[in-house]
Formats: sequence, C-alpha cells, structure tokens
Amino acid sequence: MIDVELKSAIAAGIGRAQRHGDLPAFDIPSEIPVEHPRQPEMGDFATPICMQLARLARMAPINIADVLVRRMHLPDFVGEVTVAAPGFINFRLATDWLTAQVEAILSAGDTLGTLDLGADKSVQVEYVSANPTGPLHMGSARNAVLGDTLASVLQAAGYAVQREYYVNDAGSRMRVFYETAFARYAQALGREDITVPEDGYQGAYMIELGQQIAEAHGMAFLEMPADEGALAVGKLALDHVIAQMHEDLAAMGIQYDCWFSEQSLYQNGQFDKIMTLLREGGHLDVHDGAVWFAATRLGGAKDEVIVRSDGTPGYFASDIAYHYNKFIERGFDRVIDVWGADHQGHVPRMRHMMEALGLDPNRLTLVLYQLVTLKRGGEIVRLSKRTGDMITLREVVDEVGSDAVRYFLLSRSADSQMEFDLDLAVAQSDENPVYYIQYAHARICSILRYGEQVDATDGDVSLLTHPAELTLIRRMIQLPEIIQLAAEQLAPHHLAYYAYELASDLHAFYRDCRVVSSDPADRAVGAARIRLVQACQAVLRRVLGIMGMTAPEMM
RNA sequence: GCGCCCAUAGCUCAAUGGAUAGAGUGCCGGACUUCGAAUCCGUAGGUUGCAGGUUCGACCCCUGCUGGGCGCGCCA
Repeated sequence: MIDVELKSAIAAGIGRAQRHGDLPAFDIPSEIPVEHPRQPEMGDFATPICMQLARLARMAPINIADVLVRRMHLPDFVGEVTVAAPGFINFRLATDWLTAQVEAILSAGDTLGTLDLGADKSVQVEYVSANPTGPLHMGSARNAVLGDTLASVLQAAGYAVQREYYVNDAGSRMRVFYETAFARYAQALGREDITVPEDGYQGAYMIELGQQIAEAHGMAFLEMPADEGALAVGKLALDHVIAQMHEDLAAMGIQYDCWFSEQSLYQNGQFDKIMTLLREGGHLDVHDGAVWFAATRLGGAKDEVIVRSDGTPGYFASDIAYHYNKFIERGFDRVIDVWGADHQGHVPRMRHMMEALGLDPNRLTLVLYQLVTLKRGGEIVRLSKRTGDMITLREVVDEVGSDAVRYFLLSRSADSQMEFDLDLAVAQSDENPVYYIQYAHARICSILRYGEQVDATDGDVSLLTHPAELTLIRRMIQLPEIIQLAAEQLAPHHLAYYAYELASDLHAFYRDCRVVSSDPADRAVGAARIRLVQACQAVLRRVLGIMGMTAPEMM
C-alpha cells in the first residue's frame, strides 16, 4: 500500500537527515502519521510529522519539513512534494503512475482491493443468532447487515472467514416455544382445553404453524404421552422456523457457513469437561444451591450463575461452552460476535470468561450496535415475538428491497442510534442513495453498450489527463485503503460513503468527458476513457459486492 | 444509585489528534437537439449540547454538568 511506503520513506528520510547532521539525534517515532489533506489542492497525501518532531528536534516545524524534503528519497509514485505552514509536507501522486493504475485495476480481476491484512488467519463472525421462536423481525436487520458486511470486509482484508448463526435451541425459552407449538397444534384439532402458556408466544404465526402440523400429521402427536407429543411437535415447529430464517436471510443475500446448535454443546460430556477445567482453575463457587462463576475474583462487578439450583445450565453456561468450542475445539484465531446494545452488560463477563479459559481476551471482539427504533405512522413500534407484535424482516425486504434496506442500515456507524421509518422507507425508497450508486454502474454499462464497436483493447491510459479523469482514478485507488479502514475499525459504514463518493466522481466525469464520440480525432482518447470506465465498473462492482448489493446493468 | 453508548447545518448523518468541520435531504435558482436528467451546477444554512482541562494543534483525549438510548435476574 502506498501509505505504508510513504511512511517508511519518511522514517528513512529522518534517519538520513540525522546522519547528515541536519537534525539532532532523537528516536524516530514508530508510527509516522500519513493522511489525506482536507483540501485536494494540497495534495494526495500529507504528513504532520514535523509538528510532532518540533519538540524533539528543538526546531521550527517548517524548518524540519524543509530538511526532510531535501533528504527524503521519494517513492516513484510521488510526483511532487511541497511544504506548507506550519510544517505540513504534502505529496502529490505522479500523473503517469496514477493513470497506470487503471490498467492495474483492470488486470486485478476478482481480487481487486484484496489485502493480506489478515494473513489468512481464521476469523469467525457470528451474527443475528435471534432465538428460533418465530420469524426474524426488523430488530435483527441491522445485526444481519452489519455482521454479513463485516464478514465480507474481513474476507477482502485477507482473513479466512466463517459465518455462523448460533441457534438457541436449548434453555427455558425453547421449552415455552415447544409448549406453545403443541397448544396451537392441539387447538387446530379442536382441543380448546389445551392452552398457550402464560408467557408463551402469542403471535398469529404460531396458530398457522399449529394448523400446518395438524394438517400434515393429524392426531398422531395427541395420541402420544403429553411430554413426547409436545417434544415432537416442538421439533417440527423449530425446523420450520429455522427453515424460514434461512429463506428470510437469503432474501437479503445472506448465507451462513454454519448453523450451530446450542443443544450440541451439552452432548458427549463436553460441558462437564469445561466445568472441570473451570473448577480446577478455581473459578467456580457453590452457594445457594447453584454453581457460580467467580467473576469478582477476576475483577468483575458480580458473580454469574452457571448452573441454577434446579440443576439446569443457564444462558452464561452456554456462552462459556460455545466460546470454548469456538476457540479450543475449532481453533479460530479470532472471533467476532455481533450483539445489540441491550447486551452491553455482558461484555465484561465475556472477557473474564476468556481469562478463565486461559485464552487471550483480545481474540474475542464483541461488536455492539445501537438498537434501531422502528416507526410506523409516526408511532414507535415495539417488537416482541412473545406478544406477537412484530414487523418481519421479510415483509420489509419484500416491500423496500434488499439493496435499499442494506444500504440504509449500513450507512451509519454502529454507534449511532437510528430510526427506521417504515412508511418513509417505502415512500422514499427511490431517494435511497443506493440507487445513486447503482445508477452510476448502470450508466457505465450503458456507455459500454453504446461504445461496443469501439476497440478499446489498445486504449492508452496515459492519455487520461482531464481533472475529472484523474479525480476519478484517485478515488478508485482508494478502495484498498477503505477496506483496511473498515476491517481495522470493524466499521463497514465507511464502504457506504466511499461507494457514494465513487459514484459521484463517475457522474462528474460523465458530465465533463465525452467517452464515445463520432469524431475520428477523439478515437484515441475515447478508447482510453473506455478503459477508465471499465476499471471504474470493476471498482463499483467490488464495493457493491462487499456491501452485499447488486450492480444492475439497467435500471 | 452504578455501568455502556450517543449529542455536529432545519432534518438524517460523516469526519485515523492536524490545514477553511463535510455529504445527503429539505428550501430557492439554473442545465437535456450528442454516450441514461434515477444526473449535473449554484445560493443559503454551524459557538460541533454546556463548563473546564491536556496539547504546538481538540468534533475527536480527560473531568464535571445537562439531555436522550440501553443495561444492572438462579430471563435470554
């Protein structure tokens, strides 16, 4: 990456200046800041390093800058260097290097923008993981988009990524779900005496599910002992719900590598093994009839119940066993869990759990996102599967479209609380910036169709000298940098802004530069511009692809 | 009471401790007889919630307020 080369050139320049006696001796900072100047006229890259060195060198920043510029060996991609008050060094990319990048992009193929930041380390991204007790509702949408895009970003950054859905098919909520399913099934067969539990799932979808099972299986499960019948109906209902989730997520272009069952954590004595490990490590206490995780001994605010006094494992027990499985059984180098902000209270105990398992807590990252407030008719809608008040992810995706939903949810940082107005989302879907970006792609396709008869294979990109052309190329070569930023910060919203700016530069280029011209005198530059437009198309496709969006050829 | 997150243009949101804080949207005004007007160009809009502090330099880091969201269970 060019910024890395620039940094080492600057560091080397400081060393050389010191050896020549232009700068006094001091330790060269390990991290050399390189950034994009706010004003493009100032250059493509800049470093404020001289301001930071002023104290060390006991010199004015501007004088340090002068010395440094004189002593630096410039990489070949730098065309011009200037010094600006109070001590910035500005670098401008060489035009011939810049235009050559068009060919580099065209020959990159599918790996365009791919980095080796991850060094092929294995990362698991676990996201959505909503309880399988009903259809996915809109509350899970942000989790889905964030997690899925994060996974793609990390893939592009050179990690070996695995996408996982954690199916909470154990525990007390599951039992209530089974009982609800059984009651609805029985009611469908006329047994009004069998009722949905007090804290059961009231949604209409459970009634439908009960009817479907009744139609398919008749009285069979009612003729069994009650426990067995409920279990059998419950399992059918669970399978149905999970199959539905597959479909709903697929409608957003999301596919997992693994659907991991919580129940499986309690098979083959695995859980006992982990409890032994924790006990031997001195992390367990027994009191009030329950087994506790001694988080306070690791600096936590309170201890956590692992096994309840009735002998059943609690949610945290599964969390421990699950992460033991992720790191120790399956050996992921790094794990990212995407959680809603309502789970932020669990962050410290996850850290303590990692310590207790003898794992480096930094290998586990919990990405938290602020919950989305849903509005309909100006009113805030509260979603709950238990009460059955819900707006499903599917109905919104069907109505607004996957691309628009994804872009909307992706374009804000995870820390921002956002409002999703359903009426507005439908009414204004045409104004969603995603269409602006897709239009840029469709426009390129249109230009290429129109210029089909032009032979651009020998297009000479060095003819690209118009400011709009160079601005576009500058934007195009930013892709790796944006992928790196998004991967390092685990913040995919940078992609959304980048894609918009890329589209904007393309539209501006289209305004200023005629690509396909009937004038024979324009043939050479036209061929070069076709190369440029093809390269831009590749970048647009790539960034849209990482965001999980389509790149339509026509709209 | 304690903890986490947030507060930036009318609205929705950006901005790795660096130069004149940017987009979209909305208002107003312009541009189709040539590759797509789902586009482009322009005007207006700011004490970055308040008060201190650190720094050569703060929207960004620290402290204290104010206001909002979310947590603090032998639920998940």
